[in-house]
Amino acid sequence: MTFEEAKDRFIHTWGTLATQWGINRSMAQLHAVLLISPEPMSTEDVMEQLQISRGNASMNLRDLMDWGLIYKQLKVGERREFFIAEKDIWKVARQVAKERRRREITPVVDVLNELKAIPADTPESQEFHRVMEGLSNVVGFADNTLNAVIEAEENWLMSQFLKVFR
Amino acid sequence: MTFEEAKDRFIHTWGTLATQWGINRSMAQLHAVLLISPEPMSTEDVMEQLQISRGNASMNLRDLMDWGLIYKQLKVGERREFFIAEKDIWKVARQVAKERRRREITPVVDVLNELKAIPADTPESQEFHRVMEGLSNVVGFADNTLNAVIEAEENWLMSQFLKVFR
DNA sequence: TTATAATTTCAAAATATATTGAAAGTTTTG
DNA sequence: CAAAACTTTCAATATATTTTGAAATTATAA
Repeated sequence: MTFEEAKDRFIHTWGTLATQWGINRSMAQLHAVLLISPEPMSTEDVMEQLQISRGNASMNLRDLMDWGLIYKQLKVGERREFFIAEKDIWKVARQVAKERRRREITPVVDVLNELKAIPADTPESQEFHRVMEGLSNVVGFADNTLNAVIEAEENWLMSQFLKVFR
Repeated sequence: MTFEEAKDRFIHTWGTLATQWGINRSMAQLHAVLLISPEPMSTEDVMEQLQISRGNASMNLRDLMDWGLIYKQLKVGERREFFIAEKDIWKVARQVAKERRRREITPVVDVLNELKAIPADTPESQEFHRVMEGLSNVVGFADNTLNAVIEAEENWLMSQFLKVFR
C-alpha cells in the first residue's frame, strides 16, 4: 500500500465509522484530513481534497470547532482562514467523551431519576421501577467511565485503568 | 406524572436516545416496551402499542433477537409467538458492548494496525504514523473498556472498577 | 468609502434510512 | 391433504438527513 492509498483508506474508514456513531461523513472526513495534515489547511484545500461543497465544508468545520477538535489558525499576510486539528489524541478523546456525556448521558440520567420516583404499587409499576433502577446503574457506570476519561489529566490514571483490566 | 405517562416518556426517551447511537427508533421502542412489560407480548400487542406495521415489528423483533436482547417465548395452547426482554440490565449492557465491539471496534483496530505499518520517511508520513499510533492507543482503551464490561461476570469486578474511578 | 475576498446561511435537491402493506412463505390444525 | 393462523420478505413509499450552490453577510484592502 502506498502512502497515498493509506491516507485515502484512513479518511474513508474514519468517515464510515463515524456514520455508525451519528456523526456525518463530511465532518468525520474533514477531521481525518486535518488530523493527518502536518500543515494548516484552508477551506479551499479541504474542499478540493474531499470534493465537497463550500457550504458543507463551512458548516462542518464550524461543528468541529464547537466540538473542540480543530482550531482556526491565521497566517500572517493571508486573508483566508486556516485550520489545524488538535493533535493530542487523548485530548481529542476527552473532548468527544465530554460532548457525548453532555448530549447523551446527562439527559437520560435526569429522565431516569424522574421515572424512578413513580410509585410502585401494581405488578406493572413494580416491574417498571425495577427496570428504571437497573438502567440507572448501567447509565451511571457509563457516566463514570466517561468521566474517568474526561478527568484523566495524567497518564498514570489511564495506565492504572489498563492494568486493572488486562 | 401518572404511570401511563411515565411509560410513554420512557419509551419515547429510549427511542430518541437510540437514534443518536445509530439504532432505529422502532427497534429501541420495541425494546423499551418489552423491557417494562411484566408479561410476554405478541407481535399484535407491540404493533398496537407502538402503532407500527407488521413488517416493521417483525424485522426489528428479529434484530433484537440477533442482538440477544429479547427472546421468543411460546405459550402452551397458543399458536402465536410471544416475546420477552432480557431483564438483567447488566446482561443487556454486556450484549450491547459485545455487539458494538464486534461491529465497530474490531474493524478499526485491524485497519489501524495495517496503516501503522506504512513507512514513515517524509514529514507527511511521519505525521500520519504518529496519528495512527495515537489512535491505536485510544481505540485500544475503548476496546479494553468494552471487554471489561463483557467479561465482568461477577459484581466484584464492576464494583472494583467503580471504586478506582470514584 | 468602495471594491474585493472570504465566509456563512439556507432553501432546494440529492441521498440515505426507515416504514408500510400486500404477497409469499411457513407452520399448525382439523 | 387443505384451510387457517401466523410470520417473513421486499418493492414501493415515506421520512429524515446531508449536501449543494448561489445569495447574503462579513471582513479586509485599496
